[in-house]
Amino acid sequence: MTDTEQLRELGLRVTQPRLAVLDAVGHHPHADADALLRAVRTTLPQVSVQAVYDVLRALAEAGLVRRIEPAGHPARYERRVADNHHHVACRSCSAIEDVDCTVGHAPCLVPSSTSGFTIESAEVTFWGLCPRCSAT
Amino acid sequence: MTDTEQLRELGLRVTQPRLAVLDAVGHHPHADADALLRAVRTTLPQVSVQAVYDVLRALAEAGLVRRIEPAGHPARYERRVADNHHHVACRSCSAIEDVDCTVGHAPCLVPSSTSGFTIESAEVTFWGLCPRCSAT
DNA sequence: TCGATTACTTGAACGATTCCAGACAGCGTG
DNA sequence: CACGCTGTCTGGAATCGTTCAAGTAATCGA
Repeated sequence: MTDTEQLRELGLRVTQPRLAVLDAVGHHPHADADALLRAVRTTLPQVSVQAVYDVLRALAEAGLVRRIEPAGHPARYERRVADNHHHVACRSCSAIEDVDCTVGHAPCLVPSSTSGFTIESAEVTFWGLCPRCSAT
Repeated sequence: MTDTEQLRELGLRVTQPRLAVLDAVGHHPHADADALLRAVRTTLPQVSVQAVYDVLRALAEAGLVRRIEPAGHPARYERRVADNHHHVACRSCSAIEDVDCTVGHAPCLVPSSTSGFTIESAEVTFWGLCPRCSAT
């Protein structure tokens, strides 16, 4: 399904900035808003900062992209895959990579005692050092 | 061990603001900096905003308190317990509660493929609705 | 107690993100 | 294909939580 079709299907209007942002998120997984802005501007030089934020929010609410907010860093975005993957973040250079859930189908995502909460989702972030940073 | 002894043991100077913040974090688990500031000011009315931030950072670096940063919310603090517990956060009122790790001793905290990263720690946040919010 | 070091105070700055008003565009209808 | 409505984009300014800077005050070791 094309990006255009995906947008239409979710009742979102198809605009150049949206297509460009979708494309940029696809080609730069885990990029932040600023990096995406720069990527988008290589093809659409005139897009505004706010356009990118608006689009990212709209896409995130629609479920087309997933927003990750590593503690202490600006938000990152990735194209959502329906699977249950998590992230490793580098404490030094703040690079982010995907990680599959260890034990098959998300057993770690069902807490034992929920204190009465209705759990909707779980978010797992591993912190450490990326190969390059741990070498130094 | 008293708060004073804990601070001394870690080579930190014992000051009124530090003792007051430690006490406040202990009595208000998962409180943010602003709430802690207000709590501290009930006993030390003159402490500055920055003092609280400085103290919290010092305590966090020393390992006396743990800083949690739920996506989209100001940072919260809790007195560290050496155990491996995680958190449930309410999407509606952003209340936070502790959750014990489901499967005994942190099996969910060892990712299968680490992409070459050296993992130091893992952070798990469950998102959902607290009892009160899910009632409405 | 004295001195050096570290912490605190006041005040201002910062970055990421959002809000606001107005101009503009895509989309469904006729 | 033209029309108008609704939603989007632009540019600027404002916001929040947090941090930086310089000076003063407190704490710890000798």
